[in-house]
Amino acid sequence: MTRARGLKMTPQRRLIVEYLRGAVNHPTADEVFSAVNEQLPITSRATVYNTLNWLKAAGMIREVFEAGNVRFDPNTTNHHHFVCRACGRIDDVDFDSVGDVAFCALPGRQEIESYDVTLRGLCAACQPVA
Amino acid sequence: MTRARGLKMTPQRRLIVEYLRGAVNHPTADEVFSAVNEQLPITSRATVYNTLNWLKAAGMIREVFEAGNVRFDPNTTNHHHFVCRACGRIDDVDFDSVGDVAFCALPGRQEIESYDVTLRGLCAACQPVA
DNA sequence: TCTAAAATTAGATCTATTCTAAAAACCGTG
DNA sequence: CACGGTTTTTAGAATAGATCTAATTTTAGA
Repeated sequence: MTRARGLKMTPQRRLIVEYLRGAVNHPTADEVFSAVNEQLPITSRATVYNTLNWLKAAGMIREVFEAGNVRFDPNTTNHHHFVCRACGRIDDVDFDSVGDVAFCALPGRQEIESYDVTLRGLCAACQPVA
Repeated sequence: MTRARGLKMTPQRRLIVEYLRGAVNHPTADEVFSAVNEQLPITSRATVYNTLNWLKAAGMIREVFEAGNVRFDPNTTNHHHFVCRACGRIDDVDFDSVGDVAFCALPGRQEIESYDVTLRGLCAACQPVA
């Protein structure tokens, strides 16, 4: 989490970045806002959105969308996701848990730079009791 | 596109379904609204959203999110996506173009029902001229 | 044709996000 | 360590996307 050129470090940004580093789930913008405001009650939504967009543009967080909500993924390592069909929770799936994806040459789109896999199903908590 | 139990067929729904069947891209709700209104100027946004949600719940369309927009995917066959990093366009990628994804047993999440792969890079139109 | 149930409509409402302009903070430099 | 230009923050307004509401209209079966 280094300081980028021309950008200034502020307590607000520091708190947002620290919260994201510690987050194990995938928080929404509003969850980030609430968490940061507990420590620094001044922080406005605009600052949270600005910072999230800045981090996203810098590639330090990912934006994910599941169950109708935009969420942010602070895990910058290459990884995949598991989404529970019932409760909507999103778990990270280690990159190595999924074998390499082999894809044929796609006409006209030579430059495949990255990929990610979304696995869908029922999480442990949502398994039918049977 | 069969009629479901307890649901009535209307001109609005028919037009929306027909538009989606013919759509090669991944339209937003607003694009569906505009297209349908050209033919039936009465159609309200509420009807469009209702119908899209109904189709989504019935598994007849998929919801996708890329480049900050919620879009709908009328392709009900199992397939993947290619997203252009520069212009944001989303192309369907045939299921067979991507090899089977092998994943290890994921502790506590036995029920993996489906998966999809998102490939990212530059589309043909956005290739650097170099 | 009649009728109950369901759908449509316009507009209000709600939620998420961005914009704005003024005040405040950051930090390199003198 | 104060100065000053630039950047950031802030509160609230504005915008956009989606849902809700209550009244009217339509559907489809008898």
